[in-house]
Amino acid sequence: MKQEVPEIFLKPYDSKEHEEKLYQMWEASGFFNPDICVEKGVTKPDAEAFSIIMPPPNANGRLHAGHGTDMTLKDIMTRFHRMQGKKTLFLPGSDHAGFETQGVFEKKLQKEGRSRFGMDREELYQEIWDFVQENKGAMESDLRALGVSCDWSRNTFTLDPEIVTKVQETFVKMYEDGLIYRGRRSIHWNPKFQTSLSDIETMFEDRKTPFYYFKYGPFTIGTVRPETKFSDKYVVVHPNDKRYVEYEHMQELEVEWINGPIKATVIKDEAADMEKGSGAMTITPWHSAVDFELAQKYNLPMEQIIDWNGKLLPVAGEFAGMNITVAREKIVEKLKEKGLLVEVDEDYVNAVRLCERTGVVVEPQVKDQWFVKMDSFAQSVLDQLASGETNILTTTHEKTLRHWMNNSQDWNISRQIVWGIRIPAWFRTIDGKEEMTASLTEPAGEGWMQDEDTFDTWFSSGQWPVLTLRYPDHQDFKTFYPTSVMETGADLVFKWVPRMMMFGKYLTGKAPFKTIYFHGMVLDKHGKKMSKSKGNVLSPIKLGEEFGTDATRMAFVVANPPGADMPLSEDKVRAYKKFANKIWNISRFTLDSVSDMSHDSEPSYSQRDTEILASLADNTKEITEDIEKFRLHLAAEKIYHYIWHELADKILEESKEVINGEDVAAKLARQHVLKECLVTSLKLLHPFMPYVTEAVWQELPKEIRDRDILMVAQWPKSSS
RNA sequence: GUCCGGUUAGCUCAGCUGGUAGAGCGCUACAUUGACAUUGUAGAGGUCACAAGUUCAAGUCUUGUACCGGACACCA
Repeated sequence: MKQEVPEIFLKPYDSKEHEEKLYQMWEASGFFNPDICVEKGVTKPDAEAFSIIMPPPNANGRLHAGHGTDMTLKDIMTRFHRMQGKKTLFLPGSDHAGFETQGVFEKKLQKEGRSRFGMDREELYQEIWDFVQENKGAMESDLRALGVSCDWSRNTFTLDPEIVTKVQETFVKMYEDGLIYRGRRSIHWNPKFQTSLSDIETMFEDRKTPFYYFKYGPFTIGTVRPETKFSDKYVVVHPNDKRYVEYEHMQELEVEWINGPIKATVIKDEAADMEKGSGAMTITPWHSAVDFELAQKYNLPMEQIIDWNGKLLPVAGEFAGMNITVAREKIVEKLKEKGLLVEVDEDYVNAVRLCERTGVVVEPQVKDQWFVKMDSFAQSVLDQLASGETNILTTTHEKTLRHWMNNSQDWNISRQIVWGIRIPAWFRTIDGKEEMTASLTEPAGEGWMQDEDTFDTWFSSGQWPVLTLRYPDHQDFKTFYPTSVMETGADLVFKWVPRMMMFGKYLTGKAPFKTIYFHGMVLDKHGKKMSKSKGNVLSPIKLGEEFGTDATRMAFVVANPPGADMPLSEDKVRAYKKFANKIWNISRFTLDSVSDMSHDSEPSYSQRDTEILASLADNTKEITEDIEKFRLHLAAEKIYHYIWHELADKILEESKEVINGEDVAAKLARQHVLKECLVTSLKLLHPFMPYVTEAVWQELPKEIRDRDILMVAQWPKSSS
C-alpha cells in the first residue's frame, strides 16, 4: 500500500512554521522533567542519572552569543543522555546578580532623574524586584526559543525565599566554624555606587598619569596621587639603600609639607624598591592596600583622608571638601609654589584599578567587612583537582585555576547595596562593648541591629549546585548530586567555578561536579570581541529568527572545541540553514522511496546493503563516543559530514536505481536500509538540531519510529 | 613582573588515542520539470612558522628558535 508523502515536504523547510509548536509539544509532554520520563515509562526507574545545572543567567538582560554557546552545548548533552535512557535533569535558574543588577537599575534611575540615595530600603528593593521580574521573563522566553530542554518545573531564582534562607544558614555555619571573620581591612571602594568590591570585581586600566617627585625633608618621594599625601608622616626606605644610611629606623625628622611642617618618621623596610624613583616613599595606609600592610606591620596610626564620596576630609585643610580629581592639580600647584616640587614625569603610565561593572575608579578605603578565610578552601579546590574527583577537560584552565588557588586572598563578601541577600549578622553595643553574632533570627536580648549589608553575589551563586538540588534532604539532591558536568564560560574559571567547588565540598563533603567543560568566548568573524559599541554583536535570538534555531545551534558547536574562543559569522549560520533544508529533502526522498514498503517482511540484504548498514553503525559509534567524551564539536561535524556527503551524495544517489528497478527483493532490502539510515540520522542529529529532526519525526509513519516524540526516542545502538 | 596560549587553504578556524590534511565563506566550471534554487555536483588552492630529535611513520610527541596573542598582578 503506497503512502503519500506528507504535503509539508513539498516546500523548503521553514523553521518559523515549526519551532514554537514543537517546543510547546515538548514542554506539554512533560519529558523535560526526569520524574515524568520515569512515570511515563521512557526512562527506567533505576536508570543512571545525568544532571547539569544551568549557570544562572543574570536576570537583568537578554540572551547574548555567549549564552548561545553555553545553552547549546548543555542542551546537546542533555538531549543525548535523555535519549540514552538516563534520568536526565537540566535544571534552569537565574541569578539576581547583586551589584551588576543594581548598577543597571541605578543607571535607569539616573535617566529618570532619580537616585537610590534617599530611597527607602524596602522601596528600592521592590522596584528592582519588579524590574528584574520583567527581564527574567524575557530571558526565559529566549531560552525556550533556543530549544533548551530544561525542566522548568524546577526553575530556581537566587532570591527565592528558600534559597535566601539556605544561603544565610551557610553564613551562620561558616561563622560558627571560624571560616568567616569581621575584619577592618583595606578594601576596594566604589565611591559612586557606595559599596566595597572584591578583587575579582575590579580590573586594571593603563592610564597616562603624571608622576610627581616632591621634596619631603631630605628625601625625594614619588607619587601619582598627591591628593592622598596630607597626613603622610612615615617615609619608607630600603634597609640596604646606601643613599639613606645616615637615617635610622624610626628616626624622627621635621619636614615642611603641604599644609606646613610635620613630624616625619623614617621606616626601614624591604617593601621600598630601591630601583624605583628615589627609593623613598611615604605611605598612606588608609588609601593603599600595600601601605595598609606596612602600617599594620609597624602598628602605625591610620587616618582617612578621602571620604566615602571621593572628597577630601578636614585633614586637607584649605582643600577640604574638594573632589580628589580637582584637588590634585591644586595641591601640586601649592607644593610647586612652596618649592617642594622637584620633577614631573608626564609620560608615566599608571595601572588604575576600576570597578569591572561600572568603570568607576576604585578608591582603597579601610572598612569593617566580612571576610571568608580562603586558605582551607583554596586547598579544598586543589585537592578536588589533584584527586581527580573533579576533572577539567582543558589542562590550560586547570593550570590557571591551580595558579589562582595558590595565590588566593581572603574574600570580602559584604556589599553595601540592598539588592541581594541580607547578611544575617547582628551587632549591639552594651556598656561601650561591641558585640556581634550570626543568626537567622534576631538574637535574644536588647538592642540588636542587623547588618545592613548584603552578600557578594558569588556567595550565593557559589552554592548553586547545592541550593538548586535542595541540599540536604530533597530527593533531587540524592539523585542528581554531584552533577555530571559543569559547562560554563572560561571567564568564570576563577570567579564562579572554584567557589562552587569550595562550597560544594564544604557543605556536602563531595565535589559539586565530576567534569568541568569550559567554552571560550564567541568572537566576531574577524576574531574580535563582540561589543555594542563596535556594532558587531550577533544575537542568538535574531540569528534563530533569520536562519532557524537549528542552524544557529550548529554554528555554535561546530569547530568550537572546549576551551578555545570561536569566531562566529552569519555565513556560518547560513550554511547550516542549508543543512536543515538538506535534511528536509533527504526525508522527503526517503519517505517517497519507502512509501510502498512492507514493514513486516524480512529483507535479504545485498553486500552493498550490509556495507551501508555497517558504515552507519561505525558512524553511530564514533559520534556516540565523541559526545560521551565531550568532543561535541567533532560529533557535530561528523554527523553533518555523514548525512550530506555519504547519505545524500552517495547512498541516496545510488539507491535511485535500486528503488526504481525490477528486482523486488533488492528494492525491499534497500528500502529497509534507507529507512534505517534516515531514522538513525535523525536520532544522531537530534541533540544538535532538535527542531528540524523532530519536525520530520512527526511526519514519519508510526511503523518506523520507536517513540512518538523523537526527543525521547532511543539512541541508536552502535553495534549492528 | 608571573602564568598560559597560538603559528594548518585567499579569510576565519577544526583536526580526538601519531598512519602523508578538513569545514564555512571566497574562487573556477558545469547543472534548472524527478529529493534539494533557501540550490546541487565537480574542481583549483596547503613543503601544516622554522630547526633538531624520538619513531617503520610526526600537523599530531620532545627540545630549541622566531613571530603573534591572552590572563593575572602592579596606582612609587
